[in-house]
Amino acid sequence: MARKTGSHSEITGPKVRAAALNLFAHHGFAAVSMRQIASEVGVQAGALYLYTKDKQSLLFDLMRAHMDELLAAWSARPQRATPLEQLEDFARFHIQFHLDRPDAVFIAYMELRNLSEDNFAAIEALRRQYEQQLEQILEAGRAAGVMSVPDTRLATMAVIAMLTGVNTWYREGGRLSQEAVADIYWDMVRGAVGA
Amino acid sequence: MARKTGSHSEITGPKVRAAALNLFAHHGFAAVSMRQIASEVGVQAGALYLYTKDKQSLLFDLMRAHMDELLAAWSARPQRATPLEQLEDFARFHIQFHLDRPDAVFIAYMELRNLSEDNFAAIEALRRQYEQQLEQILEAGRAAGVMSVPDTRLATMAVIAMLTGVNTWYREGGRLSQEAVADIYWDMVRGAVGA
DNA sequence: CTTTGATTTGAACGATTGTTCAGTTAATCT
DNA sequence: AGATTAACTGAACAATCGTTCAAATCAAAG
Repeated sequence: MARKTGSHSEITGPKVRAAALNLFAHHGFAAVSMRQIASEVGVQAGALYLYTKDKQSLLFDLMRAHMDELLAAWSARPQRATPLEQLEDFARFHIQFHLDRPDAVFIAYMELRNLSEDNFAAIEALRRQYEQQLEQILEAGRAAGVMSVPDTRLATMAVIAMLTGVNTWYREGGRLSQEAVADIYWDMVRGAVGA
Repeated sequence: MARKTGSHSEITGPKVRAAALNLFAHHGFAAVSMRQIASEVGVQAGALYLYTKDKQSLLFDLMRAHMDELLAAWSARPQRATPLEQLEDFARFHIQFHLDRPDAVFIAYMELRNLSEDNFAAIEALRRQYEQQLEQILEAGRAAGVMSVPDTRLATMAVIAMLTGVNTWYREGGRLSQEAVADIYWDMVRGAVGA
């Protein structure tokens, strides 16, 4: 090797992903050109192909990294005892995690149709995996009789949609802190599942 | 006039909008070319410009028509007496209206960033108008003491997100009918607002 | 049948797209 | 200092983009 590892490539690589994440989130995958990404990084378009196979892989890698991180972060949490405690944890975790990375969340929800068939299936599987974390909690709560959930699958989708919706309107420095929002949403989630 | 009104232009015009709606919903505005739309209509790309000023107007007109129709349909409903009845109406109306036009809903939510600044402001104003219909119901319910809503604005966003979320998973001919889904969601909405 | 005007074609415009690659630059090694 | 090679440039590729417009086509009116 003629160059130390940890040189430019380990700086430019993350910069490429960061620029792509930002641009994809704000203008959409199809509306962003490789030259725009390169310009944001401070490099010519050709150089991007040292860090990604093609534009599609760039999108897919961003999405998979986000979903992996989501699942890992949830799994790393200490699991509390009762279904109700677990549900509260899930609600607060989901809001905080998603508010902390609005760009990645936006892409993961909006750019699914720009994935190739295989890539779509892979992301969809990860999403399903996350949804099942919540579904298991609701199922346990139903079995224990502490939640009134006539249809576990529907309740899962309803709760996730409600929580993810925070990203569409929350703005840093707004009227409410993340904690205040989480408090109120947790109340609504609890009510929605009849607990 | 050398040709009867109500001829080709009144057939091709709607076909253009229908094709654009379908293609934009499935592949995204930026990913769809005017030539693809024309091909779907059975016409050359140049002919589209007899029916739309440009691609941007095509998108904007679809969105505005959808939002206008949404507001008109809600206003046309007979208004029931109590806030709780009104909330139930809203929930069932929202689900049915949105499930009936999944393509238009998808576009109205996903393609906002592809609108020009002015067009975005116009659509956003219509959306805000719709949200306020729900917000007024919740505010009335809170004032009457029949709902437990610590923050009306948050509850509005939460309920709408939850209800619109149905579109992401509901499939015609699936496990549940629209009515069954509406029943369950109405229960969850009622619980979420503490009623 | 001829005229009229709505409707559409088909080609062309310049700009931009994702991607490739031979060649240049510069940092690190012996 | 000279050799090595990672990192990047800059130009080029064919394809496609939104849009325009003169010319062709068409159906109805006179």
